[in-house]
Amino acid sequence: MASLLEGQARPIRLADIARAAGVSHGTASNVFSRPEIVRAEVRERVKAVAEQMGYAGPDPKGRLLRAGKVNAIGVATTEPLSYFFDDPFARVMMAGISEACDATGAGIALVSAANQEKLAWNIQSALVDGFILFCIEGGSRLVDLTRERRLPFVALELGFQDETVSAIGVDNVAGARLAARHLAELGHRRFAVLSLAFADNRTGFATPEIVRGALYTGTRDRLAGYFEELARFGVDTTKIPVYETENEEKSTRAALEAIFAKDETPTAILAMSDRMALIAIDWLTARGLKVPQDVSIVGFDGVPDGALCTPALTTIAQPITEIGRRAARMILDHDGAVRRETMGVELIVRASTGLAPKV
Amino acid sequence: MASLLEGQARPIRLADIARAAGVSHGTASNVFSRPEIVRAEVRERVKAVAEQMGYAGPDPKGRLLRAGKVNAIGVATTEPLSYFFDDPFARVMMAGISEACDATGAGIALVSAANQEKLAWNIQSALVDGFILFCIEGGSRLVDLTRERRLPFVALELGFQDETVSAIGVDNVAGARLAARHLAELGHRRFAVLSLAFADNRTGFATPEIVRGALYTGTRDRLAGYFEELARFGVDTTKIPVYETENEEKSTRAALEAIFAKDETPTAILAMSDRMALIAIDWLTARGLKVPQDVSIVGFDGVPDGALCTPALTTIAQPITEIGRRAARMILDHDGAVRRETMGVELIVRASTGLAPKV
DNA sequence: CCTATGATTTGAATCGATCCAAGCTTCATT
DNA sequence: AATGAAGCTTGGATCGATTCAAATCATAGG
Repeated sequence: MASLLEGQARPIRLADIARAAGVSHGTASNVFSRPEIVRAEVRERVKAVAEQMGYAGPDPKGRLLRAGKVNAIGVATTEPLSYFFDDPFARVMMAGISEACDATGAGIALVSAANQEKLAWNIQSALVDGFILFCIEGGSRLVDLTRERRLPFVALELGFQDETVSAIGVDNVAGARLAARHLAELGHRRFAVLSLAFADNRTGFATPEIVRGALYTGTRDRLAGYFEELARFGVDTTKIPVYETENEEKSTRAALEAIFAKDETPTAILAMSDRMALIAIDWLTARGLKVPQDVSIVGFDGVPDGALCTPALTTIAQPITEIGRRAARMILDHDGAVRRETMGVELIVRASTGLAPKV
Repeated sequence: MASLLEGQARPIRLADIARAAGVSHGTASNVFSRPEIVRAEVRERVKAVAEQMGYAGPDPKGRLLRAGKVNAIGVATTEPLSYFFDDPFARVMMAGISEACDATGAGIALVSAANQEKLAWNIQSALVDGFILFCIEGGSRLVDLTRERRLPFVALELGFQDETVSAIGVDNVAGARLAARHLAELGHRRFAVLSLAFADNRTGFATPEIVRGALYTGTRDRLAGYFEELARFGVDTTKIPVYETENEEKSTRAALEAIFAKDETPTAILAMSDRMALIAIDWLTARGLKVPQDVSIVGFDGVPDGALCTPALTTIAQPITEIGRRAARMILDHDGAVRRETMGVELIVRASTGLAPKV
């Protein structure tokens, strides 16, 4: 009871215990952090005093300052925190990160914020040894903010021009080519592209200028991959509508509306994310168009949901879990070097693609 | 370049900047934390020096010790970290927690560990202002461990006997009754219960002694609810097989094997979690039994997956997101009081339950 | 009884910031 | 020119621990 009340007033600290037990700070500290070097008798006495005074054990806040290492890695994004638990891609990635962290006993701190200002503050004040950045919308800003902390960090999912930042990505060109070839070989000749953004906060049909000026080279590379391969099949890629969206429901639906409002509608859709592809399947089905009989769709990412929906999604699978694991390892084993890794991707053919409809 | 090299050697701290700029450390601190009270000229000079020396800004480690508050809440479980991203129940809960944290700008630290020893250490050293505990297996141990930290904490999902710990739970008895009544009204008279554990690390058929000695009163209450209601319909509840499982695939399948190995097989299964119910649907279907024509199933929890599977799961829905929000608020607005809240639940009838088969 | 030798313990220094009472400037007012 | 108020700066204290060189204590051997 007494200890409870005192605890309310002001927390007991190690120095209080030391004084009460009649030993020095140093010895009291040793009792908790290296008990084996303290004489048994003293150790028990200090422990007893601590117990009796209701001492909660060495406060990590104090230890931290001295030790320097937090033993946790921060995972940051510009999306709200719930993104980590909602988004299928993020979840698989987090599973990989978790695995690496569990293996070394490191913790995970989720960093995000409702607005930009708070995000900056949260990144500046996050208690972590390094960051993994989910670069979605506003990825470049996130990188800038994080760079200020001068802690190790890895950018994910971003064909980032800047060679000075560590990053793990996938071979976007190769992946896109696989997707395009698959559709072309099924006889498709009329395409549309559901694209990710080429720069922050853009949506709408993309012009060649926009593509050339792309900030996100990942998006640019995927488009380049699509186009290169389709050109080999004699498709006039200048006629293919490319619509930038924000990788969420509303703007993806707007993209589909716009694409299918044109005179010539596509028989095949190349989506730069599974999320968009899944939304597209839904939209098309609701509109009475059959997938894949009327329209084929290929996604990009390889999230588990793609295998479960109807029809199951043909997609370009990234080794998402492995990327997560490696990103975490990069932070945990950080050696000061800038590392840029490119992982391979794989075409997974499922039910959302089929032969092009006979004209 | 120079700044990079020096940064490697030893990080620059505020005192270095102060010295280089010829001001006191107090003023240097103010430049960053309350720039408005520093004369513009001095402020700019200090900022310039900081920039030039490659100062990363006030280190949160130092600030933390002084400020006392971390501005993050810890979410702990005995499961591996990936549990937070895999488990449907946990994910919805985390979404609620995230919402409350986003609203106040607080961060989330995930705490877990591969083994018990590491878990203890991770809880002791987590940099958080309070904990939310996911009390699954080993929940009581988790509570004991956390209590040592003397930080505010809330236990979730645990009909915990101990009235001295804050907790948010649901009305297990009422929920179980709803489930049982629903099945009884459909004409079912032969039941089996897929139960959660009554104490740590138990699986197998539960005897009345085990039930009476239940550590987890949540499990006990659900069973009591089932039995009370079924008794009102004239069912002999002593004959109902109750199999404790660990709420995961393997032991749930073992439970089903055991239950269906008996002479009299059930026409209705009361599952204490959606997870188990979903596994049961899968198991039954694979065995050639039709749900709900041959066997009806009611789950408990109300996770989103239940609505998407085939057949869609009838279940007792908890207000999971709201529980998460409240738990987070309890920590963020902590006032020293012990709070115990019980939330209502709701029967959601979907396709996994139907009329009892004619004998 | 004295002296190594090893085992414990001490106390000051340190980690990196923030806070605050007190002192110093500056400038307007009388 | 003296007075007072307001605005800035200063430097010491503090947050809560860990670390390490030096001091102290035991114990055994000579």
